[in-house]
Amino acid sequence: MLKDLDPLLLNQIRLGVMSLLVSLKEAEFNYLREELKCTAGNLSAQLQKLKDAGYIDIEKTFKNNYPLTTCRITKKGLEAFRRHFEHLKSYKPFK
Amino acid sequence: MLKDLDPLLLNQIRLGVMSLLVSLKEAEFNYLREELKCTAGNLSAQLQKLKDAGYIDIEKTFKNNYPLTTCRITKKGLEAFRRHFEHLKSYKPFK
DNA sequence: TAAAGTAGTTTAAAATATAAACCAAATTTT
DNA sequence: AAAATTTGGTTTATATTTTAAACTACTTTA
Repeated sequence: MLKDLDPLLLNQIRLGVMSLLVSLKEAEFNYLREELKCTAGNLSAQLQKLKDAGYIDIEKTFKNNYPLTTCRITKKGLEAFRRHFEHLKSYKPFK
Repeated sequence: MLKDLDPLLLNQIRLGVMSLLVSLKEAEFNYLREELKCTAGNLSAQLQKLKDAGYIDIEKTFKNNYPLTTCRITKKGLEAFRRHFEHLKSYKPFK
């Protein structure tokens, strides 16, 4: 029960990224950075972890000559996110 | 919004302790340890953090000659827990 | 009374998170 | 057209957190 929570989703920034990507399907690096009010370095590190876990895809392109990093949630990531919340829902205050 | 999540409740063991104490109002150390399937050392450390934050009270007595540690949630802890979940609920999958 | 068990705490190492320093290229200022 | 500044990130070094293992203190059993 309690140990079924996804360790990757017990971090504020990673949880925030996943949450936003669930609704948005796609988000740019600086949008996430601003929305989550975190440093670029921290965001960069956490995105890498989500990518390593196969929870998100990261696409690197250019926009107006500047590098642009775009993130999307994967099927695996979506499932992990839903599972995580199913477990959270089993807590008393939700019943 | 996202940054309103309580850092203390983003740890699995602390979240588990709080969750159990919300329903039980009182729990012994070894009950928590077994329920949460964690080592005693880890539990001891996390309980201390919850106590330092004023989220739980820890009472130390003796039972059958052995030390007995009993935990209860505080008003402050209950409020923090509820607040944390209110914020979680605002995530899309809950809507 | 020696060995094993109970109930935890302390510690030290491993994992994680974070800010600060850095990089490459683009743009703006002087 | 240099020099300085900005953009969009990544890398790294430090600080924090987590965790298992070692330890304390006492009790029970053999």
